Parts: sequence; C-alpha cells; structure tokens
Amino acid sequence: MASIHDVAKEAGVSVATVSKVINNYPDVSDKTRKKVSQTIKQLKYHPNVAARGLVKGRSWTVGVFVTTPFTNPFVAELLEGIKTALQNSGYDLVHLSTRFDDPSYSFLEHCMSRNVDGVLVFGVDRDDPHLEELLESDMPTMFVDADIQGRRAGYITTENRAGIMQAVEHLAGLGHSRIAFISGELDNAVGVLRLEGYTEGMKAHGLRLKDEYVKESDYSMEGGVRAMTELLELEERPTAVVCTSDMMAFGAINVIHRSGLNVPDDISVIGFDNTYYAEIFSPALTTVNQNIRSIGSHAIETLIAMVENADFEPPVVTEPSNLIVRRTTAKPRNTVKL
Amino acid sequence: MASIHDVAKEAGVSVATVSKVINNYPDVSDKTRKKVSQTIKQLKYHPNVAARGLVKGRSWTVGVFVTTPFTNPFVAELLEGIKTALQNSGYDLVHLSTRFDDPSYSFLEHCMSRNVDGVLVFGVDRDDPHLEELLESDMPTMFVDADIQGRRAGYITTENRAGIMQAVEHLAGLGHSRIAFISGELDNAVGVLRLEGYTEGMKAHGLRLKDEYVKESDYSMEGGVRAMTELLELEERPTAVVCTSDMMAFGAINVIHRSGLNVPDDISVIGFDNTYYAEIFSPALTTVNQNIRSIGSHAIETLIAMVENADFEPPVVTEPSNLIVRRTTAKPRNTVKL
DNA sequence: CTGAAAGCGCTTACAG
DNA sequence: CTGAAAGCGCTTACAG
Repeated sequence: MASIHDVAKEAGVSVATVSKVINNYPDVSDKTRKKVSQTIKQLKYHPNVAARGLVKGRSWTVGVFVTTPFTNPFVAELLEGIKTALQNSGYDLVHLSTRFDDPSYSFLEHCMSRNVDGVLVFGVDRDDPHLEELLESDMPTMFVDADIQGRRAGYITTENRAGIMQAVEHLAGLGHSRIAFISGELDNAVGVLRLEGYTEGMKAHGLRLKDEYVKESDYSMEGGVRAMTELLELEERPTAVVCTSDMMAFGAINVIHRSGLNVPDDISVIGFDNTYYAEIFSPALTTVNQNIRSIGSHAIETLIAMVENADFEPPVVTEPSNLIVRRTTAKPRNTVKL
Repeated sequence: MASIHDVAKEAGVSVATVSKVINNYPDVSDKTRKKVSQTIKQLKYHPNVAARGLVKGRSWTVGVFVTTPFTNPFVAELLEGIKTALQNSGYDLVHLSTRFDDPSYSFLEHCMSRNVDGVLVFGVDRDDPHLEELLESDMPTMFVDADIQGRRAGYITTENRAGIMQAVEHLAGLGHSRIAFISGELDNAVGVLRLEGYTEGMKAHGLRLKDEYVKESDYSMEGGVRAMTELLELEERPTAVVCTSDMMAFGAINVIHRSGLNVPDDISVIGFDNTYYAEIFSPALTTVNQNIRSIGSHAIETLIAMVENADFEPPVVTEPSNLIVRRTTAKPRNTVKL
C-alpha cells in the first residue's frame, strides 16, 4: 500500500500538506490540492486507519456487546438496522470476541485497547459484571431495550407497556376474559414494563388477574413451550395467551397443537416483535410490532452523535409499537359470562 | 489508559523490556518478568492494538463481506459459528460498512486501510466487481458457499449435490415421480451443483425430467412463492417439490395452502438448510441439513491459519449434508404407475 | 500557503 | 539479560 510519504514524494509536496488535503483543511492552495488529490487517486492511496487512530486516539469503529445469539431474530434485525445506518457514516462495526471463560476479562478494557469510539449493548442484565465499569467510564454507550443510563450512556427501547395493553385490549374486545401472560425475565425494565401492560390492560377491562396465569420465561421458543405446557395443565385453562416474544408464541402454539387443541379456535395467541417469521408462520401470528431495524439505526445514529460531540446528552428514546392482527386470535369458543 | 511508558516507569525498567514480557520473549529474567507482570495488572495496562498493529502491519481483526441481509437465517447461523470460533482466538470481527453507492468504493482498499488480516466472503456473485482485485491481492480470503479459489483464497461449502440427491431419493422412495425443483441462482457453483443433484437423482431413479418442473429462483421466501405459483398452474401438477432453501420451502408451502391444497397430502415439500425455523414451522419441514455453524467456525479457523502462516495452502472444504425427514413429505395421494 | 519536527504507543534489531 | 534508538504512518502546532 502506498503511504502518505509516497504521495508526498510523487506530488512534490510535504506529508503535512498531503495530510491537510486528506483532512480538507482550508489552508491549501487550489493548485496544490488538485495535484495532491490526483496523485492520491493515481496511487490508490488510502490513509492507514491505525496510524491515524493512534494520533487522534480514535478508531472510527463502534463495538457491539450482544450476549444473545445472532440467530435470535431480534438481534438479526437489529444488526441489519445497524448496518444500514453505518453505511455512509465512515464507521465500521466491530464485534468484540468476549472471552467469558477468563474471569479477569473486561469488556471495557477490550474496548479501550481497540480504541473503540463507542459501544452498543444489548441483552445484558442489570447486574452484569461488565456494566459497572462501563457506566463509570467515558465510553459513549447506547443500550438497546434496557433502561440503563449513565453520564455517557443512553438507551432506546419500544413502547413496551402500551404494546401489551393493545394486545390485551384486542383479546378483551373479542370476548376473552381468561387471558394468560408469558413474560420474559422480570429482572429488567423490559420484562417489568410488559408485565405492567398486562396487569393494567386486564384491570382496564375489568378482568380478574390470577397468579397462575402469569408465567415468567426467557423469550426463547423452548421457554414458550415450557410455560404453555404449564398453562394447559391448569384446572381453568386460559382461552388466550399473550407472549412477550414471537419465539415464545411459536413455542406455545406448537404445544397447543400437539395437545390436540387448535389455534385460534380453542386458544388465541399473541406474540411480540413482529419478526419476519410472524407472517409466514401458519397460522400467521397476531403480534405486537416493534420497528427493530429503526431501533438499530437510531441507536447507531445517536451513538455516533455522542462520539462526535462530547456535549451531546445521552438520549432516552422510545419507539412506538402497534398490534398487528393476523390469524392466531379469534373469539373464544364459548363466550360464557363468568 | 496506562501506556507502556507508565508501566516501564512504575516497574523501573525500559519500555523495551515491558514489550518483551508482554510478548513472552524468553530473554527476560524471572525477577524482571514477575515485577513487570505485576505492574501491568496493577495499572490495568492493555497494549494499544492500533500502535502494535502499526508496527506489525497487522490488526488481529478479520473482516466479513456479506451481501445478504443479516436476517437471512443462513447468515445468522454462520455469524454465530464465526463468533464461537473467534471466542479465544484473540481476533475480533469487523463488519466493513460498504458504501455501495460510491462507484469508486473498493472493498479491498477498505480492508487494507483497516489493516484487516483476512476476510470471509459470503454471497457474492462470480462477477462481483470487488472480487477480482481481492483475488489478485495477498489478502487471505475464505469464501463460504462458493467455489472461488486464488493464490491466497480458499472456500468451504456443503455437499450440495449429495444433499439434493438424498432429497430426491426420499421422494422417489415414497412413490413420487412428478418431482419439481426450485433452484437458487444458477450463476454460481452452489446453484449448479444442487441442480445437478436433482437431475442425477431423477435419472438414478429412472424418473423423467421435464423442463417446466425446474424453476430458477433466489433463495428468498418471495422467490419460493413466485416459483410455486407457476408450478401450480401447470397442466400436470407436480406431487412433490424440492427447494434449495428453507425460506423458499416456506414460501412454497404458503402458496400451496392458500390455493386450498394440503402439504404433504397433495404436495410434498423439501427444504434446504435446516435452519432453526424448519423445526417449529407447522407442519415441521423435511429438509436437507447442513451444519452452518460448523461451516462458520471452520471457515474462521482456516482463515486464521492462513493469516498466521503464509505457507498454509488455502483449503477447499466440503462439509457433509443429510436429509432430515419431518412432516412435509408423504406418499403421493394416488400412487399411479405412469 | 507550505513544510520541518515532534509525537501518538508500540516493536525490534542492535549494542552493551 | 537490559535498554537506547529508529521506525511504523499518520496529525498538528509552529515557524517561516
């Protein structure tokens, strides 16, 4: 690769001057600028990012810290949104390979040795050991779907409570009263807010809350299977169930079908996320839509704003959600008044 | 962040010595080594990767060039496999944000300005404009699911032909003779090999090949929908269809169901990939399994081997595939001898 | 408007 | 076994 010296020599100027035209400094004569630009093209010169980063203390790189597997459709869509937003930003995405087996491993130190300019964090618990030092540091950070804030850390999430309330409202409107709820982990804001949406939604329609109708799970299909299995064993089986992920809904529907019952005739099911698969699953899944890609894009855009402007206040963003009715919800078989 | 100078001063040695203990050089006394190691821990010192990379001409970074969206389940699984293999390698993954709107954009130059040590490429056509310069360069490269080789480029793929032959054999064994084939793009090895698997499989069982039973598509669900729609309009409708991706199979099944026919009673359908969703789709999808994660891991491992040893011959690897029979295949309704 | 020089944080012959 | 010094490819005051 041609270096800045090669360009300088070829163009008959100093490296300082070459640097100035690369960085669009104004104090360069048009003639020189033109000449240098030409030789840059001619030599196919591209500044070495490591060298530039070394002196500027930056890397034009943002790190992602994702604990969930990439096969999780939420993560996949999120990454897709991130990719789009990064397209013309000049930043590249680096996935830091965490060595979780090493107890002294520090995500923050990994970031710093890589000179990462900012990080995007998804899927960490409130009590993750890596979190504290990250929040105390000067590292610009955006959390996705978590309500964690810091001096240099903001977050972006979906209207979780309102989304679930719409789901409950839809079911209540169809005549359901025995509505169960399969929740994600309740040790973080997202889980708690969705549960609140459920309880508030039930109350708003004068429906009775029963402890046994609420199952805490983990957003995975297997989790949905487990929770639904328990719900089916109940004396008074629910006629509808609201799940807090599409994956759990798929799992629940599988169990229901396997037990000889039908969705939606016997039991209505609602998911959350509106992933790609919600539509192609049969029956097509009624679900709460959140615009995951736009969350990813937005997260990156604000992160870059934070990186480039130390005074940029770490933002708190809530994206809207809305119910998409498809084929897994229907009136309950016997609309008996209880 | 503490620098190597801080460590040197604190430990009372020269920076050269600190560098030597960091890099495990043998010519350091035990006493010095111990002292330095201690202060490194104490100061939480981590070498600046950019600085090290600048002098070594490396970055301990591998780039990925993926044209397909991350939401493609194949890509998601591939990345998951890559992530696992990277875990303790000391390398990080960087997703180069391509600026496709810029006609002068060069993927290779982007890699070089980032000092990327090697690249993984998936989903590029044979005639991709970025390919040529990449193959001519010294950049260690591994292609996934392509048969592109170069002085420093190898590839890894699945037993494509054999996989499809198994699918055809399964259908023939059930008594099908009107077997259609929905192919991916035929401008690359994967597409061609799978088509070969189909034609050879048909011949092997003495089944008649009909041009109208072969549809070229693009691996997407929408593509599956289009192709299946055409197949259903045929005078002599096929009783079975082999698709070269799970997504196309999902699309095909949707169309079949929408047209009032049943899978597998009226038409059997087979997919390819055995993605996560094949199992939870209802009916569960019969499909050709390829071990995508292991392909990802393997690709990274060989790439790193190529990076660390210039004499390492770029490998050509073929991973096994096998048919997984689930619920979308059955005997044809009327097993009429033709 | 242009360039010489110092410095970013490392590594690596080389001398002692 | 240890360290002084040059150099990796850039940027940035600063002097002219």
